[in-house]
Amino acid sequence: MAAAIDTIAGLGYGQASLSRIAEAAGTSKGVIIYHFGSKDELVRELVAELTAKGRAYLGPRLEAEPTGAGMLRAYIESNLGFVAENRNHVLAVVEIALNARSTDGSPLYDSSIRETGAAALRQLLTHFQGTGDFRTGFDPDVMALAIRAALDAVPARLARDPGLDLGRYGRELADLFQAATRPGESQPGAAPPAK
Amino acid sequence: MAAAIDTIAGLGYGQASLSRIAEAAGTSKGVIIYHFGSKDELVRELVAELTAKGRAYLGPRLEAEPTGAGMLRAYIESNLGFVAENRNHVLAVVEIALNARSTDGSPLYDSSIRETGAAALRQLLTHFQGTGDFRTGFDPDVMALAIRAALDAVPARLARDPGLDLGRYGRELADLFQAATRPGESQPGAAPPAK
Amino acid sequence: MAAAIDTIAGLGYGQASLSRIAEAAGTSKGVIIYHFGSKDELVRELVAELTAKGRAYLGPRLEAEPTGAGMLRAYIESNLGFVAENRNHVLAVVEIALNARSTDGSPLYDSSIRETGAAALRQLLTHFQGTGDFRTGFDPDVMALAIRAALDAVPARLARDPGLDLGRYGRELADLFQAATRPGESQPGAAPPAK
Amino acid sequence: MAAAIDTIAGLGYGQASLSRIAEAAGTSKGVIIYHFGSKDELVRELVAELTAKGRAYLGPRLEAEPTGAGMLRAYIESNLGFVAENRNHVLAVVEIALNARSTDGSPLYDSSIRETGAAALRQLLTHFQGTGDFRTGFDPDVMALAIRAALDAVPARLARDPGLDLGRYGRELADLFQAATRPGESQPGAAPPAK
DNA sequence: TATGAATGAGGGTTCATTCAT
DNA sequence: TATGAATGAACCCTCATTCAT
Repeated sequence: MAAAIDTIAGLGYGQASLSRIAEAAGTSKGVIIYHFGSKDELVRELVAELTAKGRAYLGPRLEAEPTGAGMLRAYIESNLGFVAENRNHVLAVVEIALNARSTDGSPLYDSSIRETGAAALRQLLTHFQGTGDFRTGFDPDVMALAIRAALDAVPARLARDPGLDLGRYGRELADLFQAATRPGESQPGAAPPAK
Repeated sequence: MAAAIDTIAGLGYGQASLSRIAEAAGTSKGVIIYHFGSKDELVRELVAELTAKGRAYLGPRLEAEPTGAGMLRAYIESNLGFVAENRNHVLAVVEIALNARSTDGSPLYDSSIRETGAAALRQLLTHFQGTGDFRTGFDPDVMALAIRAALDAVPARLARDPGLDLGRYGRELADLFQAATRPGESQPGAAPPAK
Repeated sequence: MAAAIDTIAGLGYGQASLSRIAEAAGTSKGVIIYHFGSKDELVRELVAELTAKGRAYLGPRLEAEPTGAGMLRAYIESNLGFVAENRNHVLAVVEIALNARSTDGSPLYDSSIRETGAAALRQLLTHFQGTGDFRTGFDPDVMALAIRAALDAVPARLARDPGLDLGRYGRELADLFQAATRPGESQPGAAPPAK
Repeated sequence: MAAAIDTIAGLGYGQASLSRIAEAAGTSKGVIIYHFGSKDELVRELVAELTAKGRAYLGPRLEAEPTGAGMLRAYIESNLGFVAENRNHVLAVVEIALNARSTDGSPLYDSSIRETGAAALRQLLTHFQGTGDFRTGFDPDVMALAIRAALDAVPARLARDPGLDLGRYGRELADLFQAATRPGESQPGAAPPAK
């Protein structure tokens, strides 16, 4: 339901009650429950739809890149391109990932969503460390988390500042992490610059 | 109230009702309202206390660093050191910053907290770009956001994986961003490496 | 909701909580909020319904009276007739008018209800002063207030003494104010009786 | 406590909680309970003090009047004079009389206060009907209630319109009821004017 | 004598869900 | 298939009162 996406994105997960979503959709709560069975199920479908779209969007763009640097740039810029094309949906899912909890307080989606995203990226990083495209001095786990964190922070930033130039932003981020992964230097941790 | 910190950190802001906090504190809702006036006020004090502690912790550690690389490393490692010493409190405030909303859906703390943190960092980055300690090719705004995002993602990660070695993590992150800011190279965006 | 009328009339506005009203109606607070949106809205509808009924009741009875004395008698007796037919509802609205306050303590209905009632009566009195049906020595404002006060006191009196004969009461009041408005005498204020 | 009077008069009985009264008095709830035992007791003393003052004020002024017309005028003008001198206190007691209820919903003061006031007036009216100062056609009970209603409506009116000229108002009311009680006319109810 | 802390009942309202239609 | 009515738990907050100090 598009109304649910806009409501969650606009008001936050906590404020997105069924009545508000129903109001935005122009129907009543009953209809939503009837179609989805429960609010949780609505949310689940909403998340599933976005992750499917995301995979379909990212997959081809990454497979086409033979080099580490190219893959990294493609990963970052594709992520932001996807955000640009699905602003509210992404924002809604980020809201959900951060806030949705089961009755006992344990997160509902956070670990699963974030982990699968980070795991795939970690594998790619490790792979290109092996080919020599990336320096081997960094922990792919930490690097993957830093990249994902930078990308995941964008929707919120975008909500605060709708005029943000995502294209430029993506290029900047790609430059940043390219510099951080570029090989052929003394490892900063092993031998900090003389200074 | 320590009970409020633990409850918000453990169950999330949305699930941290006054009754649950009171239960954790071994008292009743009335007592909390009596002492703080309202739930919002309790939350406000909780946030204010942490930001005050944070400033007191970070300030001296940063002022002692004359070089850009030193400052950056100190910033990252001090942040994580602070997180290590105040796990639940930090986690609670992150929960609050992400989830607390006013009745009309607008964020309550997010922009203010995050902005002041990012703004200070941005200034430092700009300063050391001027001294030549950092390369000038990066946008300090983007770099600051990437650093803060990597740091802000840590409490959640820590909640999922309590055994995380924050010391090593901090060194890795510092290496990462040191490499990303190190001067004396062709700007990657302007002239991408010859592949 | 008839239960609300009876509860407010019986227990007073201050004691008429949603739970008590719900109990009297045989349902729960939720149902009332569901139907009316808020307690204030319930009260507002309750007041609006009575004022509409009152206007419909009084209007025709007053327009039919060509003389001042006739109008005055009709006004008083119709008011009491209306009270007789809508005891609890009138009592409830009187309770509301006297007691309902907004959060800052300012009356919610008192001025509006009472003023519109008194204003219409004042106009009628002034009109018949012009025709010579009433003596011109009295201030229509004071007279209107005295008449309304006598009428508004009836519901409370009726609650204390349910057997009150409203027909006789109305005739007595009409006599009283007819004597007070009758023309053709020395104005008592201008020339007090020789004592 | 003067603070209680001002608070009840200003905010209404329903909004006059102990905390608000204590705040107005510059102390804490505990002090009030300590001195008065309970809120009800505070209210009771407040009412008792005013009725005592009222009796002391009215008594001498009435006893001095040998004629019916004089007594009536003195009664009305003295009442309003008392109101003028004790605005807030009278307003507070009116608030209390209308709103204070015991837990089962029955009025706490209304009947007692109002009845004793009306009863004394009724006796006076009856007395001067016997002496021929007043016409015998009116029911002293109804007349007493009408007079008291007109007087009791004044504090509320005064709260709405603080600039009200109570002196003129009293003279108008006295004229009104003097005309309504003046002897030597055909009884209006028995033989309505030909017209 | 005075007071801040604590209490527990009750206030109005929101919510996801169930049910009869 | 669709929907408005109804439900009951939980929400935050206010209140008069009790208690230890």
